Amino acid sequence: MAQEDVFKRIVSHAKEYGFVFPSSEIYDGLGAVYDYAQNGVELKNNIKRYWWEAMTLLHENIVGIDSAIFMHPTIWKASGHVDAFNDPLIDNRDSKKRYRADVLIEDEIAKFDEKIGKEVAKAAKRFGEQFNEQMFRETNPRVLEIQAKRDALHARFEKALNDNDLKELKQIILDYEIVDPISGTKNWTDVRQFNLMFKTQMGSSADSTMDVYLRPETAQGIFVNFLNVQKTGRMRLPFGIAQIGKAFRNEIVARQFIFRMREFEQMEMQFFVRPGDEMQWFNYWKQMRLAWHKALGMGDEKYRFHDHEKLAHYANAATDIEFLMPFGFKEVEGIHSRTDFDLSQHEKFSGKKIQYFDPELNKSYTPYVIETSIGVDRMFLSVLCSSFDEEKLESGDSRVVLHLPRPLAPVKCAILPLVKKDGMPQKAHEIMDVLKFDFACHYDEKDSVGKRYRRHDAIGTPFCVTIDGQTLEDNTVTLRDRDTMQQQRVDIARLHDIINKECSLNNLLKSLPV
RNA sequence: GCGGAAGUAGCUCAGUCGAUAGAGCAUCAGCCUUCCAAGCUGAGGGCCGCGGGUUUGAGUCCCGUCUUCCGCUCCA
Repeated sequence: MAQEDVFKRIVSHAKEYGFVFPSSEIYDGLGAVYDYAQNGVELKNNIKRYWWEAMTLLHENIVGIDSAIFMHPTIWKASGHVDAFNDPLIDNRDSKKRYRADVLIEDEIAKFDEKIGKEVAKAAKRFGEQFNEQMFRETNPRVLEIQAKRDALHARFEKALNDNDLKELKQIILDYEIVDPISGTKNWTDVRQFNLMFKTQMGSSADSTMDVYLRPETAQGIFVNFLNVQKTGRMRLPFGIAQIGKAFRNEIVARQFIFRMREFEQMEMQFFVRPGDEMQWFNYWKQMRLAWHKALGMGDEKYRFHDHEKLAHYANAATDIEFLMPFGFKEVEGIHSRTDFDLSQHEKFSGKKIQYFDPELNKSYTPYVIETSIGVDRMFLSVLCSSFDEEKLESGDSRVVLHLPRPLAPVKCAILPLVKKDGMPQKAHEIMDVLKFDFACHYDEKDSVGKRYRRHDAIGTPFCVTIDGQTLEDNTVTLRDRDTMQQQRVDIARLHDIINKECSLNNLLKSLPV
């Protein structure tokens, strides 16, 4: 309960201090879509850079690409998304349960088969050894009658499915008086198609359009470019392809702020390995990815692995890295051993041979794939949640502070003249003009300095530099630390090194294992 | 989709029996201020979610509708 309140405050803090805005707010908003604001976009970019550089700079066998959101529609048939993401669903108003309409009807067809089966079984018992099942099925009037009904239903069902006629599916359910297995009632809603993929048309003239989808994951853009990258980059197994990009899903229910959005961003890396080596690499990437998260220093106890017991059709091993959000441990990243499913599927659907010639083994094969897939927005949310703190101070005061990992902070250093006169603003700008090439700096001269400190605490700025009268005499400033609120007098010349030591992304990257 | 709650200033909210829309914070201008917010003066900011109805008169009552939030449902 209290945790939910905290989450609410985090959400409103995100809006109030320019991290995340609800989309289209002046038009009453658009469900489950959010915009990143002036501070949010910096934090998000820093997260992406941390990931990108950890992948492409630290691993000489990983390269990046940026594939288009539009892709050939057959790709989604090959990947299985067209089938898996298009279900006709119906709700029962009494049990409040949701069913796949096609499954309900298939069950009904199965009941006819059962009835026939019973008749056959009864007859078999009666006739004993002389029983000719095929003849019985073809001649017995009762069986023929049931069979006719069954076939009629089946034909009608097939036609409705082929025509994608949702009204007809509903009508079948009504006509055959199919009841909810739980409530036993026929109080059904209309059948609705839940297209989890967004569809649009490509081509501007009406007679030459083609249905295309907004990609529901970025991974397929990597798979279909596997050969291109491997050949032009002269890549040898094992190697990886990394990509950051938007993906789109029509979630049935989108809740919990930016945790589940219809438009979201993924950072995915597909690592291609020899068949048989996949478990070794699966475990390697599990450890590597966890280390990447933990290096941010948000607390080792906030992470856990969640191994999948039910595996997707393409996977032979899968785990999630979960992070402790205010609403529980939630998936932030998935690590999957996808076998050769994707490349084989694309080979099948495209008709192009997608194999790798291994010079050491002197033979060709379809590589296996280990995937690491992290949601940028979820990562953003985990950073925001774990950083948010409402501190009680000794003075009895309180302050809201974001203890962001320093290299990720939107602003690294605030430049504050103690008062806006006596040449202090000018001196402050001089300091800023030096630092701004290396760090995101923010100048502020409005209100008392204490108030400005609080404003920067609220957006997670690690350092505040205050210029006072003494600065003009001896070139020293007050450097104030976000977390400890401690101040020290330092020479202007030292500022760069101090800030760099704490805030540089390079130092963070250097702490990672490879 | 079902159930619940809520929509009034950028934010948090008040608004009595139906009678000229308010407060605090925030913003802006100025003054004062030499190191941890909330000093002084002034200003800007509102289709009271939207549509209809009742009424001389509606933020307030009635009906409808939309949106958001919470729970359930769904979710490689």
